[in-house]
Amino acid sequence: MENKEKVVVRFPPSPTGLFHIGNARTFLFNYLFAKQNDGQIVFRLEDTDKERSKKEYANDIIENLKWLGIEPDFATTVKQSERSEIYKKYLEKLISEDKAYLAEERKDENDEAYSTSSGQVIRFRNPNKKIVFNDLIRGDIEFDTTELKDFVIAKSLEEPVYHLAVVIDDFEMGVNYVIRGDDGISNTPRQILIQEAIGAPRPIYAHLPLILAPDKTKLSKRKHGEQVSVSYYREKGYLPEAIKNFLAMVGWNPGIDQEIFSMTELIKIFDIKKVQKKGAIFNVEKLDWLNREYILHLSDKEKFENFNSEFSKTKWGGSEKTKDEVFMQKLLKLFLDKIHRWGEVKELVEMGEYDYFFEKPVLETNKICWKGEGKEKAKSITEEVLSIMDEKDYEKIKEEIWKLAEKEGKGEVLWPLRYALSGREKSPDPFTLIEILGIPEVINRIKNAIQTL
RNA sequence: GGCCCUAUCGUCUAUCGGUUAGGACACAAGCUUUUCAAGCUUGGAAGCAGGGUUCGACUCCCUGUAGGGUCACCA
Repeated sequence: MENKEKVVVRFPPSPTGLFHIGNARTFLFNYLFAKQNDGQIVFRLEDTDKERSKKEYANDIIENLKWLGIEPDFATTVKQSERSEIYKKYLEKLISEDKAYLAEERKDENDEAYSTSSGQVIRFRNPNKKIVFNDLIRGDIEFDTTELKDFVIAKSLEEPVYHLAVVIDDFEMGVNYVIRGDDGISNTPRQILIQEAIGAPRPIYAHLPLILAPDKTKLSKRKHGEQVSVSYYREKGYLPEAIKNFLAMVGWNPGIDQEIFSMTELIKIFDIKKVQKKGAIFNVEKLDWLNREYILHLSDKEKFENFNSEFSKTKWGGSEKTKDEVFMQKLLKLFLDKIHRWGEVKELVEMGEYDYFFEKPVLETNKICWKGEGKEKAKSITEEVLSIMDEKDYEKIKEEIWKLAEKEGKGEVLWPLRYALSGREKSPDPFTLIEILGIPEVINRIKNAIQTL
């Protein structure tokens, strides 16, 4: 084989909003592609829009990139706002070669939106030709650039517009693979025109299908709210590994039945040519399922740490009982049966789902009875259950209660017991409750139920 | 509307001309120590339409239809 050129990809977010989940996927694909080719990933902040670019957004992007554990080569970080000298050089050259020219404002005077702008702009002298470029994912794409007219490439020598800056930067940074969202397809011909004008080689393009909302339109902050940003998923308690795994599988799949992949596996198996052509709907249910799988695969220590940190944020967070590690371990087990993401710990606790572990439940007489009736029966059975509690051994108690349940009917025994302990129509099973509450407290609560009856 | 892209279960997808069209999520039913959750088992669920090409099309071509993207002195 001839010596292959080193792969250089780029991640050029514009810091005009929180790190977008679709952007994260675009970057993930760039990352996988670069890693598997031992390439470089340059990072560039496209902040030429002074009005909308904010430092906090740049920080959000960088922070979440780190959180996700997929990082570009931050050492190469470039900010377009600091490169106006470079763009100016190109602009002057283009003008001197008559490939661009100064023009008076806007041509469509009737467009009021622009009537307030002042001064001159720099327009590109469009050679008006057909451009055909090859896309790794879609094959050849053809455009007639005539309709582009003499488009604006800069507001002034100091203020280049996106297309110009991108082409110059990609060229100067040696980018040879441009992997971006397919909303960039229609930008490609004008960028190619600029490349040709400044004598830059054409990179290889790959346009990724967009991630769509359930309404089948492009995920956007305006339309779909905060769930378009990475930080939202971070706050909801999703694991970065699960998010990456999920994102990798929307719009791409390796053609085998496996669903769960480590980053190492993904880097090995990812194939940009197998990327789907059509947009894919962001399927939160699948993300939830995947995230649960990842939570369950955490080590016991990690689970416990995560759980404790989540639980400390709840209303029972500071309470005395949370200092009891054995108790917390048991509680964790309960939550692990239920949750798909760590954020649910707080959500469930705040909804009062587990209040009965921290305070005595308030009982309603008729609810103690199985199917809501049979007070006398419920009372006698519950008294019998109470006597079983004299046994000191948990296993023995369980066995005896079960014997009673077989004799009297499961619902007749188990329901009142469970309700007496939790005061809820829905809760974990009574044996689990006994184990977590502890026998002395269980005796208290059963007595309380008998009194209520 | 112009230009561009796309089209297999509800969703993500496998199939690179010959398959009972496969898997996963979701859903439904049943089971498991009452309820909830989880788990297990089983099940329902798809080739946009019409023309070609071919012995044979989900697969290739054309047209239509539908959906999406893009049309800035924003990136």
